[in-house]
Amino acid sequence: MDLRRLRYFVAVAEERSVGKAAERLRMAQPPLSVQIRKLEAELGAPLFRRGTRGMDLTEAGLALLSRASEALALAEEGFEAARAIASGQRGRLSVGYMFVLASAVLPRLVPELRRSLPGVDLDFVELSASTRKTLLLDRAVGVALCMPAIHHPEIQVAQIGTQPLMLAMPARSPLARLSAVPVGKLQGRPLIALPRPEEEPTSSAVSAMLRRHQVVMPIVSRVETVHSALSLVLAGEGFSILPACAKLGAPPGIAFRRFVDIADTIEIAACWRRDSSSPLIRNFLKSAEKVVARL
Amino acid sequence: MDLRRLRYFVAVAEERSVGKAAERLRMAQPPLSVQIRKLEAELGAPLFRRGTRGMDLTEAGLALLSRASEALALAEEGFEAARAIASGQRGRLSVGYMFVLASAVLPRLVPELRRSLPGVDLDFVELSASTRKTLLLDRAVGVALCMPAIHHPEIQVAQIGTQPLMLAMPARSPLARLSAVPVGKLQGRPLIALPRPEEEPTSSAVSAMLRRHQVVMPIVSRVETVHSALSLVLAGEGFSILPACAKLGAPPGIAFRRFVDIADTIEIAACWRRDSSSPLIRNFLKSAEKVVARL
DNA sequence: CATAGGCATACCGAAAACGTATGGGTTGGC
DNA sequence: GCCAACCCATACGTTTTCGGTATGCCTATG
Repeated sequence: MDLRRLRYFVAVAEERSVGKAAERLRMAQPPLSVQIRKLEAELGAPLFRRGTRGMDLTEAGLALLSRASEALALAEEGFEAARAIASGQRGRLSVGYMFVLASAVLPRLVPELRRSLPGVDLDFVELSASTRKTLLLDRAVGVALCMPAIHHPEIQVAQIGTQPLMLAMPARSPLARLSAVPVGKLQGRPLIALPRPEEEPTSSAVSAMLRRHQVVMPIVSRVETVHSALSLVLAGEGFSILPACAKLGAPPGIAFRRFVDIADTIEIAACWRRDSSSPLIRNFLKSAEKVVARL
Repeated sequence: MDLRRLRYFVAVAEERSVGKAAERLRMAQPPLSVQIRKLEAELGAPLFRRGTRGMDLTEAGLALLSRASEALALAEEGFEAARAIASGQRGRLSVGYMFVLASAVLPRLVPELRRSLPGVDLDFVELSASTRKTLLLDRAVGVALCMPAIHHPEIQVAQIGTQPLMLAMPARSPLARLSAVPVGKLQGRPLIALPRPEEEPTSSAVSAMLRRHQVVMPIVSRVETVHSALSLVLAGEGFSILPACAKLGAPPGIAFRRFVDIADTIEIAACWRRDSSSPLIRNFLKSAEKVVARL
């Protein structure tokens, strides 16, 4: 009842000769002969007719051969599948991403993932500020691209890139004539902000930066998505402070400018459940880092 | 790459516990634990997550499990098939029979074979005097029921019964009033004979018997089959000397009588190629003997 | 009759597997 | 908070099995 015996049997049956099969199996002829006879003894059935010129399958041998080769192929397939899954070349992965990153990252990330992980069944889901943590903890998504990271004891974080903060304003605004804006110039100007820090930590980096420079900007609107913020900016409602990558999804008529002497960045992070850490996620990280590095 | 390892793996996966699986496999727990780890090492893939309350399959393990259980089932099926074929419980057998035996033997033999060899794919072919030897040698039939045996160096014969010779005549014939007919009474009467001895040895037993009793019967017809012979007898063309079993297929109006003081019999034999002797044929013989004994 | 080719048998050394004894980590109850 | 129970992992000695070498037997061939 040994997989090796079956392999030997199939070899002998295919070569119709113990000697030839032994050569193919890189072993000596006598032990192979012994194994075949042991198999026959275990089964209580002669599998070969020994002729003077090699071996010939009996009916019983023929019946065994078809099943045995199928079984061997199936076992081999199982081994391969397990190896592929264990090395993260195969499986299923649901990738969550936050809206800010959609325009900048997805168009490059999706083809890159499909290329480097062809055996993986990928799907992509947009995360909202209110559900992202839940979806991750409930395993509805396997890994989430966030900006910045989610903090939670069961969630593991890997930073895969950073983005400088930039000022978004209407192109016709006088400040847009500067190539870099001094932070002080923002004093008192209306700010279109993203959700409160508790739910959407992106804006906490912004308020920290403003606080550090002792600049106060009255918040005229709080919106859920970058897209809404940009629309309000375009409408002349105020200014917004966003990661540089938001520029890629911005409509024409919006100007993005960096700040003078300010190196504040916000991190792009991959987050996943600590207990569902897997080689597949490791492979995902490699691809994501590669894509984000070229932003 | 051992079938045993796969069996162990499936047991552990199903029991979700090394200890339980070891119990099921009638072995100690530590060696089983070792085998599982060896399998994982060979694959380079962790198959289980070790929790504090037993083992839990990983994705890779799940992928292997489905294939492994299929492969095991297939291998087991192959073993069973080989065993069944080797013990003659399974296979294909073409049974040839001579026309004389059709009415008497087939109605009992066919159900008996289907009952005792349910796994065997049987078919039945009628043999003619001219083709029976060829069909057997060409393996078109695996075994042939003949009366009497075929003689040929490559053909093996087993006698499975005997039949007394009987006189067939119209029921209105004066001889039919006797319960047993003295051979001498046949002197000079017309005989309806079966084919010449070279091709149809049945009639050689008849002529030998007549010769031995110095009785001469002019042959008025030579016909191919018992059925034709009986039709001519019914038509009043003459007498025929046939094995007792022919009575079972005879139309009404024909009387069969035994002979006085004559124990001449003709053998019913099974014939098959010496080199295709198999347990299946051995099983066939058992059934055939059983049926013929009750004629 | 001698030789060659192919499978089977015998024996020995090496490797693998099994069992017993034991360790370590976690859970659950007193 | 400690101790017992449970379960898997490790260590080691014994036994089984496997593979290699040497050799025998049979048959076909020249």
